[in-house]
Amino acid sequence: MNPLPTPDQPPTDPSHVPSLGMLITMVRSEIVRAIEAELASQGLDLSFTQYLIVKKAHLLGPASATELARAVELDGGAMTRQLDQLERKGLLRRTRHEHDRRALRIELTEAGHALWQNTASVCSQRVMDAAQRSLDKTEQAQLYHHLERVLHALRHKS
Amino acid sequence: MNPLPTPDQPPTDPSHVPSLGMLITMVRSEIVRAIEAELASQGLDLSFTQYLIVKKAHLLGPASATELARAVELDGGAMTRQLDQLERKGLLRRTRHEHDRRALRIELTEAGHALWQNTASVCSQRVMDAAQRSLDKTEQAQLYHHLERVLHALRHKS
DNA sequence: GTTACATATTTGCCTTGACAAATATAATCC
DNA sequence: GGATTATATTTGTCAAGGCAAATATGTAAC
Repeated sequence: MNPLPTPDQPPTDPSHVPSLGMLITMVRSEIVRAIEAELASQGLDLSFTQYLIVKKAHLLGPASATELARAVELDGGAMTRQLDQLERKGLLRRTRHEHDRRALRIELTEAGHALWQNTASVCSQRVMDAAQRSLDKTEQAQLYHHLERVLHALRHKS
Repeated sequence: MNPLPTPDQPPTDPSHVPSLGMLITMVRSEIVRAIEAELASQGLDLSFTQYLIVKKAHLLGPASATELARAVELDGGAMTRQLDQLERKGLLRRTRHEHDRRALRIELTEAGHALWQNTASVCSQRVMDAAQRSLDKTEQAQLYHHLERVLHALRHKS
């Protein structure tokens, strides 16, 4: 009767249109891949997790391992091992907290600060700018605020 | 000179306001956590990855391991092992492809289809509805399309 | 002050996923 | 047809992260 292709199907075939969840997964994994590639292209041997830790250590200043772990959403045990590596690379220092000897005081070394400011921050900026280059400022703000609201809804399921 | 607190600081303290990348990471991990919790609350012993595979197997119908792996963005080796588990749980069947004996024909069993339709799809729907409950239809569409554009920009850095 | 409890870090164990090598089968070139 | 190349799956190896136990230190109750 109708020679047109698939006339009674809705225009979106659910088997190939990603769900919102899948879309978010894909965006995140592209961001991770792109930042790691950008870092590597600058000669930096830094995983995405390590990049996050350096970033937060720079932003927070001296902090405990637990604070850093919360800031980058990483398990405490995993943090210990990442700190081992970053310390071996000479990017940060572990000293005991002055008043609470259970805790550490973690701070970037000069090399760590330099790496962040001269190279790593530029890499991430480049990637995130590229990611958002097709959105104008208003749309970027919308995207951000919508994601904030989604996050809030998920965390307060009431 | 100026007694007001931090008058020359911008209103947002970057050390606590998540970046777009971190926001996306947090949203994704909350979605994963929530869906796994929802599945568990229904008595289903299914990881998020396994949930994705069942979903895609339902959507695609009989498919090869490679097609499924692409659909859920999973490595081929990891797919083999997940298929082992799902087969052991009785949710899917592996048979050889009729014309290409390298490839598999993977399809859900009756139990697999039933699990998806009666339980798992409802779980994910509930979570994704909750996630987006504070966005109206227009905003949901905006969020989706903005993410699509971000993904496209990342994949075509040109 | 001692006991009980809470917190910070480290370590061990386990699962997962990426990557590469191995194997089997197809497709192509000559 | 036989050699070469490409593709599908499986398996081995490794690094990463989650969780729980161990250890050290701090805090509160009594």
